[in-house]
Amino acid sequence: MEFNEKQIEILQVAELLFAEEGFDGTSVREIAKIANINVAMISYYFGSKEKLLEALVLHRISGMQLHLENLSTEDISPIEKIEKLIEYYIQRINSNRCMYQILHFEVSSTKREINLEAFTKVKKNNLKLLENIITEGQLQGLFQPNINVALIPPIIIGTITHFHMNKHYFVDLLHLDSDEKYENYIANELTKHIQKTIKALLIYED
Amino acid sequence: MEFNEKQIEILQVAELLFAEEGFDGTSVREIAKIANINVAMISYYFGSKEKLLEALVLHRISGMQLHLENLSTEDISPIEKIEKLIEYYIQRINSNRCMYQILHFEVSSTKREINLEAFTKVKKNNLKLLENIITEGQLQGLFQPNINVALIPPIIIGTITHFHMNKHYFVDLLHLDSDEKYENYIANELTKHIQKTIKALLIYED
Amino acid sequence: MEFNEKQIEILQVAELLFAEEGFDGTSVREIAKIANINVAMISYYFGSKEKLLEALVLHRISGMQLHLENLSTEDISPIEKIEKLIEYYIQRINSNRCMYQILHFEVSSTKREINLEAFTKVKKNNLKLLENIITEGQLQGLFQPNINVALIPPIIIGTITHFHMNKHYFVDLLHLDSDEKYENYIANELTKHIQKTIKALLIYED
Amino acid sequence: MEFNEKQIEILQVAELLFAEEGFDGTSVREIAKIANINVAMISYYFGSKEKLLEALVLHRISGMQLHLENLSTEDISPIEKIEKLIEYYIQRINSNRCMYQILHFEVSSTKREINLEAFTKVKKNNLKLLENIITEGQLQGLFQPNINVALIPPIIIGTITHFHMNKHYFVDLLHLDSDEKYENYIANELTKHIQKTIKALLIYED
DNA sequence: GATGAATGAGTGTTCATTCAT
DNA sequence: AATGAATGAACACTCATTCAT
Repeated sequence: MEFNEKQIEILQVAELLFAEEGFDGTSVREIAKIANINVAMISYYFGSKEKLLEALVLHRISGMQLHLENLSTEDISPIEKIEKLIEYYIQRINSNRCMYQILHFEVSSTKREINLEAFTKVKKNNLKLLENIITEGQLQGLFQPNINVALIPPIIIGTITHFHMNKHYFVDLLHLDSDEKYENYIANELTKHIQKTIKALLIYED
Repeated sequence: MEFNEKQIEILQVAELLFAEEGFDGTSVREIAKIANINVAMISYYFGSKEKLLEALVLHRISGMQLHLENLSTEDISPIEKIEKLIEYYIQRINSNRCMYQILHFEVSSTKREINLEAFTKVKKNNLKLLENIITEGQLQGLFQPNINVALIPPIIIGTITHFHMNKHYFVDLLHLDSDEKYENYIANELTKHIQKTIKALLIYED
Repeated sequence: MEFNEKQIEILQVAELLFAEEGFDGTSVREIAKIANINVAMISYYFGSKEKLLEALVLHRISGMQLHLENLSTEDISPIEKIEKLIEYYIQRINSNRCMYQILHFEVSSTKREINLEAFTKVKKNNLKLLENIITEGQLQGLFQPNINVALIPPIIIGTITHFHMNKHYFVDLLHLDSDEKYENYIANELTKHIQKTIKALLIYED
Repeated sequence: MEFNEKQIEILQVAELLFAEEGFDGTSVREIAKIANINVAMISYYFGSKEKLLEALVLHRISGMQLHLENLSTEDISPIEKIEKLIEYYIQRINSNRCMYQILHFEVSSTKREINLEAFTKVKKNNLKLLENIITEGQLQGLFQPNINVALIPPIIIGTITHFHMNKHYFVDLLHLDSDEKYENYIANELTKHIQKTIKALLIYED
């Protein structure tokens, strides 16, 4: 699926608006106005508002696969690999914040039925990657044996997502009174916190 | 704020629908139809659709405070207290699933400005509770000293929320092919997983 | 099915416009404007434009049944009965001109599927009436025996309808340069012409 | 007016669609799709959708003139001439069914003003033909003197047209449960019925 | 106190047509 | 000569809300 310049412009505007105001809370006229195109353009290019959402999801999900195939073969310890993986994870969520917001709400909604096969595939691939590293660590006796690997991504993604969703609260609580401070907090404290949490979980003897 | 029978009926229907289809995705006619009342009633009782949402949030948040004042004084170890706290946390999130769904979206949306002071207060109270227990554990030398307490609720809430939002994915991945299995998984595996994670974080020496 | 004053007003306007400009050629805004009501009224009262058409057809067809039950028992000759029947027929078509125009188009259109059972029933009833009179005439030896009764209404209705549809042409051809003359021509010459034609057909020995 | 291959293709598709779904019920995109041409072609070739209709009407009407000049001079009785004329008439209507459908509705509509001079001329020519035959019959003492000739074509055309427009009804009533039976019924029973009717009218003494 | 009737504003979509190429 | 891209206007319809009763 290839999009021309204008289509990509529409997709970008739509992504932002869908994330900020929800799918139902965004009108095609709003999108058209901001993207500086004719309203009819949206139906013309994507068929319908709903299909625009589908196209958007498909378009963006494809870029969300972690490209860490070489991580497995790198000559670093499994712990360092986990740290690196989490860092990548957080960066990816961070830079796909809008899409995550959209996926969370429009997708958990009972109203629309979006094909999330691609997203599921991405998630399963990423899970496999994580499994490999943990298995490696377990074989080296670094990690505990009884780890529920499937429940580790929820910790990472859930924590980050929850932080973003309650930005106002955390900005207030942690005095992150500028966008820079907020971003830095995520890149440093929050990332370290999650890394530490996952490491603890892997190493900690029950 | 006291509501009569019909108002509570409306609030219940609205909560379910707002959670399932979003605020903008739900029409007052839909609410009225399911609640078996006249459309005009919503404006009449609550002023507007938006004010209905506010009333709903206010109404429900008051009940979301963890009532664990006596936990602090109970004669059990801080570790057991943490375990209990997490269990309560998860139960509360679980039984307020719809409200969480609504809050998450409305809180992060730029469209509506809902007064979330009450929600913030609840969160801060709950955080204080957690802090007390952790401090107790640290004084007893059970927990590590350098714990970022503010980032612990995000792990708990974020993980649970992420699990719910991606129900389809986890049902598939973990073969939770009945509502009972799904609920049981949350009450057992997921709860234990989160408890173990937090405990590891608190105890694990960096 | 009972309609209030405004609904009837809408139906009247819709009938005229649907007849003059076709269903697809008429916009609900046009109807609303002429009926002096809000556009939303049409959806509110009838559900949709299409359902307005259905309501209109149902509403009007019920009044199109020939009420000539007593004709059969009247003490006049079958020939006079036929003449009377045709007169009634023509009057009915005449005063339901718009509905006939609409029905003809919608019936032959492949686009909409309107329930025309009621219309079929009316037509079959009227046919039965005609059959009775003709049988009576045949028993009295006045009419020929081999009459294809089913093909008599097409002559009556078809001729009238064709005349109306080509009004411009006949106005020019027959110099009917006023509405009065046109109506009079139908009530007199055309009616007599059709009566004479049908009588000829019934009496004429092949 | 000469049309190239593609234009004729467009005209053919347009004729079918205009007949089936009406002018307003047919979109240029639909025509373009079926005719396998670009949407812009219609405006390009014909100027506009409306002008396409005009072109279509003009194009087809020219072929609807009855070519029976030699009928007048043939050495057969006026009665046989009438029979032949009616047969030709019916055949022409039959093979121009779509155009008749279009003319009936789009032309009686107050929306569009199509130049029907050509059609009027054709009708007047055909009427003249009929007049000549009837005059011949009257001179031979075969036909009654007081015949309203102008009202004879309406009987023929009206009856056929009415039959076509109510195809569903007659198929049901006369058990014409295949296209073949339907066509045969028109070519035989209906044609004979109309011939008999007109003959009766001409011969029958009032 | 409660509601059926009604409405103006706004929704997503389709329309015939235009225009640069 | 022919067309893909693009558009403003119009489409039917739904929305939350108001108001007379």
